[in-house]
Amino acid sequence: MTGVQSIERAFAVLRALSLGPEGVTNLAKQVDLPKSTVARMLSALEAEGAVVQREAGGVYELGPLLDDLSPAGRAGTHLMRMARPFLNELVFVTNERAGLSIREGRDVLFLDHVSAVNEVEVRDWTGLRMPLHTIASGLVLLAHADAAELNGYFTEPLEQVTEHTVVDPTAITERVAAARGQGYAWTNSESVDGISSVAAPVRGTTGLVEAAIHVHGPAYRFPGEPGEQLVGEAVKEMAERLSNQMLRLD
Amino acid sequence: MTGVQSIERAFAVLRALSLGPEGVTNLAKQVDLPKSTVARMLSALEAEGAVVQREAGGVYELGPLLDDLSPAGRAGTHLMRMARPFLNELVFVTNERAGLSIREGRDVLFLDHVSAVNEVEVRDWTGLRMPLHTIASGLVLLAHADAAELNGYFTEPLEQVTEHTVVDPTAITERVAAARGQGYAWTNSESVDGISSVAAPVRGTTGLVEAAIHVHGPAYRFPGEPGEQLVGEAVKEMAERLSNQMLRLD
DNA sequence: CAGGTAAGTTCCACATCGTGGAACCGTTCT
DNA sequence: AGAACGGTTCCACGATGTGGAACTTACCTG
Repeated sequence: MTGVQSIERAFAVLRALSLGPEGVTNLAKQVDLPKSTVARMLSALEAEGAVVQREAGGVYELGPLLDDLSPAGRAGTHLMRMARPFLNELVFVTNERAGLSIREGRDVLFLDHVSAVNEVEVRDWTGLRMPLHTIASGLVLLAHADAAELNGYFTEPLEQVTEHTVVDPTAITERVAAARGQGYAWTNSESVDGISSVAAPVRGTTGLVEAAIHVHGPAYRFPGEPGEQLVGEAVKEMAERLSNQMLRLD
Repeated sequence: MTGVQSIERAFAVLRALSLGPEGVTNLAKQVDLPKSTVARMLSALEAEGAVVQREAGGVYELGPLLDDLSPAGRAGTHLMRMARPFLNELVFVTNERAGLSIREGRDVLFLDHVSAVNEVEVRDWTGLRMPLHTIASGLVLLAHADAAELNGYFTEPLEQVTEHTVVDPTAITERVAAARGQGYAWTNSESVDGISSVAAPVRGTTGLVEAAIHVHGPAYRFPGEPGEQLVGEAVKEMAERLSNQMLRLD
């Protein structure tokens, strides 16, 4: 099927604007279209809220609709604010690092990351993407996909990120089922060598799972003495408390 | 000027998908268009990266391009990760809260917010928007807009958020000029009663100002004994160190 | 296992919608 | 005052998008 010319042109304009605010004439040069065509694209995009004109007769920039549509942008304005106190509490309780993530296609996208203050040089996971099957957060997000989706996930090659990464569909299906059952999942060195992680699902305002919170730390000391079950249950409980607050807000 | 039908329809589909993943038939019902029309929109949006199909023949969801285009999404994947250690350090040095923000049209959008651990009930600014003229971050972002843009900002009514909000264009222009000169700006109770804030501009990989970092705290104790200049210079220096790292990455 | 149902995909005759050159308007500069 | 530049608007024209219908695939039921 061929494309849709106006959609291609509109997104060319949006991509040009992602480099910084620009006027009609400069945008026309960048996307190699007549000024009247670019003006019409901008007018239509402005009506949608995808661009805004900084002042009448002036430059255009990307608009708020894109934050509303962007999974990372949307989570950033609401879910992150709700989640932050729970992540802080998990850091306090476990003395490890905690984070929030969402699913993006075949990846986990880490939106927020909390460490103890003074860990200034920590490697922050904010903005990282990892394949779903390689990290606890991904397993709990897959646990709440339907069977066709899970099967669909296996139709493309699964990346072997470390030597410990599980890439056998049958084994992953079992782990996903276990995650569904107990409400949390663990991984160890499957995405980052030497790091273990536990995650639990967060329901959004619609009641559907739309994020995960996790705690991770060096495998040599985490989870340590409390054991996987006690720590897993603590993360699960925190995720449920966060989910309840999300549901109460609508 | 009339709109562009295909752009209107494409964004109708994107808005429908922002409620959750959906198939062609359901989307057709939601946007009240024939299945073939919706299929063509989806195919074009998929080619752009604005949507992805979870598996062949299955449901569609919003795609990674939207995070790439979204100002909040883009900052969330790169700038936030770079900024976090600097915010942590500012919290440590000032014993107040620190944050990162970007400009969105006439507003400041707060993307990240760091407090000391254990302040579990803190009111987090992540996701908040405030008009540019009411908060230090906004003044430093306006300080790096050109004169036409600043004049354009004044063509629309300026919101009186608190009784202390400065809404006189001449006075704002002076403050913006001062911010440009000294490299930081202060506000006190202009956006939130009883809160003072100091901000400095952050340059992105292109060398242009694209964000601000700030520290804020209760006005009765912040900035306290070090004084506005010493604290302002500290924030400015942190912003410059962050800017240097951003520039080095490209 | 055959038949029915539903969802996604593809085709193509048709006409509606998007195109882009040109003119216009306002602002800035010399 | 005139030139230059950028944004806006108009409209004759034809290229592109439309949507009904048919097709394909997968799943469910008796």
